[in-house]
Amino acid sequence: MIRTHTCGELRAGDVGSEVVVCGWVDSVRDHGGVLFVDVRDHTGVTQTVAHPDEQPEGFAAAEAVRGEWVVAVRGRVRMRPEGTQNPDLPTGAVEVPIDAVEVLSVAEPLPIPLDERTETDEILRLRHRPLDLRKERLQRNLRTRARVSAAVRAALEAEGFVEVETPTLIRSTPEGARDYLVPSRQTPGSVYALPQSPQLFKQLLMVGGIDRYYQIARCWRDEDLRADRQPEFTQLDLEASFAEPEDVYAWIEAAMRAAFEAAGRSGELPETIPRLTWHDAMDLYGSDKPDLRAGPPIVDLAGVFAGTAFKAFAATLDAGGTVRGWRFRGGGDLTRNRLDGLIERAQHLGAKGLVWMVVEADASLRAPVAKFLSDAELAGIGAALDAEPGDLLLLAADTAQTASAVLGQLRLDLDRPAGHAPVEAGGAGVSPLWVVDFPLFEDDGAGGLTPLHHPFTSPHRDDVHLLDTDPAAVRSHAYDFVINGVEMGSGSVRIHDAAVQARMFEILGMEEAEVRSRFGFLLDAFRHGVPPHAGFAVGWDRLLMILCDERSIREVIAFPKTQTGADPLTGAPAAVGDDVLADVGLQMTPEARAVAAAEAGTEAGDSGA
RNA sequence: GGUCCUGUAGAACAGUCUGGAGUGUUCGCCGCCCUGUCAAGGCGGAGGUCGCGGGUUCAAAUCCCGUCAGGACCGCCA
Repeated sequence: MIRTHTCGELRAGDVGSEVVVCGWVDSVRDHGGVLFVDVRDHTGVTQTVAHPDEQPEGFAAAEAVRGEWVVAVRGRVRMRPEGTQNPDLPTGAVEVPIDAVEVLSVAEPLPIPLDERTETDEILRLRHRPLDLRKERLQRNLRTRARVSAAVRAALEAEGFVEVETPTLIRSTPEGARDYLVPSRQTPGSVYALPQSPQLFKQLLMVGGIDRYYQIARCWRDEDLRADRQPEFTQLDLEASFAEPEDVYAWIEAAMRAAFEAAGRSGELPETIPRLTWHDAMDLYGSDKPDLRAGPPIVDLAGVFAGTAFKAFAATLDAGGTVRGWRFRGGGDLTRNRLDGLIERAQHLGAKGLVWMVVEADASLRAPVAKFLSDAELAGIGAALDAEPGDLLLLAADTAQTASAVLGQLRLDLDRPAGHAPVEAGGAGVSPLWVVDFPLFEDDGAGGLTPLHHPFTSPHRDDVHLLDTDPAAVRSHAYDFVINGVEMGSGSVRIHDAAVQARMFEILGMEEAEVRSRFGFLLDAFRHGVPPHAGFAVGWDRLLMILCDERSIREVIAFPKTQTGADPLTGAPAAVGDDVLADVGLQMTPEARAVAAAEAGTEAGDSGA
């Protein structure tokens, strides 16, 4: 053992002990006659000190060390002199006189600062990720992540869930997102795909009698990235036989509580997690992942404007549309410029227009359109939106869907709390909910239907009869868990009835040959005794992002990628030689070759590196 | 595929709107001084292809066009 103690553990009780502490030189404070070297590791900082007359050898050696050198310091722990103890440091009562210091490794000046006050450009942080990882923020996040994973594993094991690994070189099933492809050397011309999720395999595990499966699984989707989307990401995936939605809700809620507790945020989830139907979520918040923290729900005002003389509203209502409104508490002091900006924003979002009203001190409504509205209508608006003086009211007349979508987005623009910090830390806390009863299908934009979730999602038991008459109206047994407007995970009851599954494929317009080719192995397995089963998958990076109060999942991933899917640390993705390609039966097109050459030229000439 | 923001010394920025010598601030780095600091302090110093290319101009970090990189968002993400 090179060290006897970590840098964060020495206390007054250790005085007199001969110790060796190891770590990085956090700071050197040279007073000429007395020299302090703070040694840091992931547990904290210990002050070591040398006087030229008391520790002549240690002083001489310590004078040479610089920031971020890796050192081992040996000495006998002593109390700091009266009046020089540092109550802000856990180790601040003691210090280690430098009897000897061994330089384990020197360090050049760092390309990025490690102090927590400077917000370094993210490309530099990623390029120098090993250094960035030394900082407390990522140390804290990654350790939280490990604790949360362990706690959730324990919680699921306690419920009888069994961790099973599934393959990551799989058959491409061209549904949903684009697959990442891995060419095969042994079968040139054929490719594996990296799984977008373990979906099919976990269903096969149910056929295999595993009964309750879970896995913290890596998934890959070749789509454009966002703050909460990486090309490779992690899911807590689970599936259970003989289970209903209520069972899944209970397991996931238990896992979430375990996760919050492990992150030091127990008690922040409400006793009862609210549930909203998908339909209500779309009406009330214009979103299937509402952030319940951002102001009140949207209110339908069709009743207020029945028979209105205001032509713009009347025309919309006559055409089968509606008028909806949202109240922004205290928004009445927005400048005219801001208000005009809101109208522009609404139009950009697809609204024909936007009506704003400011609630005056006497509760009257000040608005450009007020003169077109009756007193009863104005009073009705104020009552329906629970308006108070100083509020801003926003009204949109459109189809129900568009009106809610536009007001829902403005609601987020204007009133969504930033971040996910606990209430006691001054944040807006967390507000989870279940969104249930998603539609089974959505319009594919070409006159057909496409699964909203995936083609193995069970129709709602009350809507099966609609499959033949009105499939677009069929609800599913699919459900999402949402926290703070972030889709935290989704799941469903799966189809285990061969006839229903066949009908699904039929409605989706999939030929039998195509079905057999893509999913034959699953359907075959289902022919030999498949239990009813249901499952769920939690976006693990997103959950950790919220638990760690981060704005991007990159802050809870050790080695994340940029928005273009690149890793600035290793330079991935990178070209490979023609011989390597030939090995797997591939050849670069002239176009690809030109791009690769341009890239190489850019790297050499552009000082961006 | 699209919209928007950003790019100036090792780092964080100001300077760009309204063109006039690479001007400046903080941190870091190097040297000297300093015996109780803990974001130590004082003095001095080094360090720049203003992302890259082109254009306008007597003159471009600054204006225009293109491009690259990073970020936010829309599309996309069963």
